[in-house]
Amino acid sequence: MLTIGKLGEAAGVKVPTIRYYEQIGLLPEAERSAGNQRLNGHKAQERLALIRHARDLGFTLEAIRDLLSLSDRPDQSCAAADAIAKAQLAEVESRLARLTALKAELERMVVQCAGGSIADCRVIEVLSDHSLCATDHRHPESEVPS
Amino acid sequence: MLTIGKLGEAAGVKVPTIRYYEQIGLLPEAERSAGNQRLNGHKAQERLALIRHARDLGFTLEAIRDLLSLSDRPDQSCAAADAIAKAQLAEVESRLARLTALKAELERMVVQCAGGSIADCRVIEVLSDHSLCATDHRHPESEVPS
DNA sequence: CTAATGTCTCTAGCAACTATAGCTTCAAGG
DNA sequence: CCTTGAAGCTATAGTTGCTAGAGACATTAG
Repeated sequence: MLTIGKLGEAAGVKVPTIRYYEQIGLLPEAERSAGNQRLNGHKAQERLALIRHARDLGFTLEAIRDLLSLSDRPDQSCAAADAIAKAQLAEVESRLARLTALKAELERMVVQCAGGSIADCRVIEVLSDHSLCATDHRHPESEVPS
Repeated sequence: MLTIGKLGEAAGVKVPTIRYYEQIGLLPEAERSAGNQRLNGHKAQERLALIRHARDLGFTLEAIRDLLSLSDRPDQSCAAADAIAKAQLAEVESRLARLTALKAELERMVVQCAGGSIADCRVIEVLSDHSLCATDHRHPESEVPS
């Protein structure tokens, strides 16, 4: 049985984050010691590891909630989990494409900056006028972190 | 003089967002009509276009605030604007690198999923055990949108 | 036994909006 | 002139995924 601190250390997750996960129902309510401190067993540890890993891969907590409820029913079909992962992959691919375009545009902007005064600064100028852009980088889909 | 709706349409920004920008001081307080409705001129329109464009390129509102205050003093050096753009470029590059690793891992996960039952689902298995991963995709730096 | 660290709950804050409620104003049609 | 519907107003609360702080209690090392 691990205290919340040890658990966090083991999984690489901060203590308040664990409490937060418990609060929103991603982790089950932990047992308590005589002094009301959380005590976590193996299962919670594995569950937290999965959460952490999926977060690292950019899954939302909602997607993780689904994945966890799937992993709780090992007899069912894998298709749903597969679909969630594929959706995440598509998400990542589209962000990747978008970021690649942004990078190109930012590079153009930075390279063209001759270092004069603001009045003829390419950075400000390009930002002010999208038609100076080479690529169309306008927010095509929803913005999600990471 | 444009109403807030026309302004938003012109810039591709939703009406509440414009009000939000005004509220946090990114846009100046608009003049008002007799009936208390906002009326915006050219200057606000250009300013909003710059904000929108910079947001599309992933700049934070804080960075945009700096860029705007620079563009308000056209006689000053361009160096600060250049620095902001370069920082943004570095940010984008690092996110790009991370996303590339994530993509590889997700692809591996999805490809290996044979479509059986959850019990032998690669997706769940890999998520449960980071050591099954090929790359080290653990959250290296802060997560920022877009 | 004491001091330091760890844990507890609760509340509030971050970015960058978005949504809702309940009201007023405006523009067009009859 | 009047009505109707869209668009505007303010203010507040919600979103995601945490993080930070206050103030009190628990545990552990010396």
